[in-house]
Amino acid sequence: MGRKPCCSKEDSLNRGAWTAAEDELLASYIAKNGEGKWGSLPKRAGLKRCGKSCRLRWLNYLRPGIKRGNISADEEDLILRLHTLLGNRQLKFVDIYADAGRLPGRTDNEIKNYWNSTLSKRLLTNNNSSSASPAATSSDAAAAARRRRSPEPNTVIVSPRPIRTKAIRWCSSGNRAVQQQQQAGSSDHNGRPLGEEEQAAPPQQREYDCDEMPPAVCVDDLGLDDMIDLGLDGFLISPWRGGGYDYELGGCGGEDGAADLDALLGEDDGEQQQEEGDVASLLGDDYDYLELSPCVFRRSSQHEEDHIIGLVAEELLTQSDDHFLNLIVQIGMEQNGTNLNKPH
DNA sequence: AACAAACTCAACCGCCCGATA
DNA sequence: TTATCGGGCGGTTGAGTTTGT
Repeated sequence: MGRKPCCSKEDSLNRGAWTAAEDELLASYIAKNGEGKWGSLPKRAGLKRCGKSCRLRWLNYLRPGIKRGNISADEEDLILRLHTLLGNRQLKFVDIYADAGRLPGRTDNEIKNYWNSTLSKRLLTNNNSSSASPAATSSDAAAAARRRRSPEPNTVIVSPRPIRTKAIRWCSSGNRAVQQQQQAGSSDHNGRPLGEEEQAAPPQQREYDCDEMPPAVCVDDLGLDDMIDLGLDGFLISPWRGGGYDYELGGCGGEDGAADLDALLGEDDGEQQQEEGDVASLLGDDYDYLELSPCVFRRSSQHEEDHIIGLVAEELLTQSDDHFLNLIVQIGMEQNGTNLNKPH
């Protein structure tokens, strides 16, 4: 038994850089027959290449719509936001954002290379010293310019790994949610406090270190019964203070924890059952986004999870808070038939 | 101009996961 | 339930290029 040896081990196969003739062969074959069946594709296309190599060449270089050239400041900003929000799983979301026109034509490999070669080093530098690197590039300058526009220009606002966040409770009582947000010191993309009490004293704003657990309402304050009582079947919205001004969101709760997922997707496979317990046990011991979301969606397929998080992240990254919160309300109303009071 | 160091990025590799028989 | 297979992810390599001295 054991694994079938990778075709890359075969000596008869070409290695290294692709020639124009090979590119032409591959592109014309896929144009006629479509993608897929990579294992047998080289033989059918007349290529002396490993199937994996063909796939990589197509996806990262030959595929229509590939965008080449320097990463723009906006693209870099989005990469940083995604990585902070999603960790290394960001690469999976590149396609989502490419489809959505946020990172048009950028491949996962390109993003990965850019992250490994440029951004990760810069973040390390930033974390070791708040001053700009002497070898700063134009992108560095752009990032620095963006930081200067932030409310706290001397603070490192981007972390190489996700920052623990404080979860707040958004329930059918809008005022309650706003109060808790303010207690938690939340703000929107521009550093504004959320909610209708904007005229009130703004919450204290601060940045959190990677290993610091911010004080706030934690998800383990909530039991499942609470979650069921929440109009939106227990969505938790956490103000996010790393990686710029993002938010994070997870969903759980209901009598059947997976019901939220089914409702969101408009599907119900009737198989998913969530055991009784408090929210903390559902979400795990920590409340990092990376731990939160897999727990919340652990019973769904990766595709479903990607779909949901993609939808949410889309709003987080591009829309106003009003728009985002309205989206959540809309989801709840449309899918669950709940009648929520908007927080503002 | 020459060399070395640093950087970029296409490509490779090993492992993992889901589907299927 | 288990083995097999296809496909994909994340880490790494190394050739080519750029930058610094």
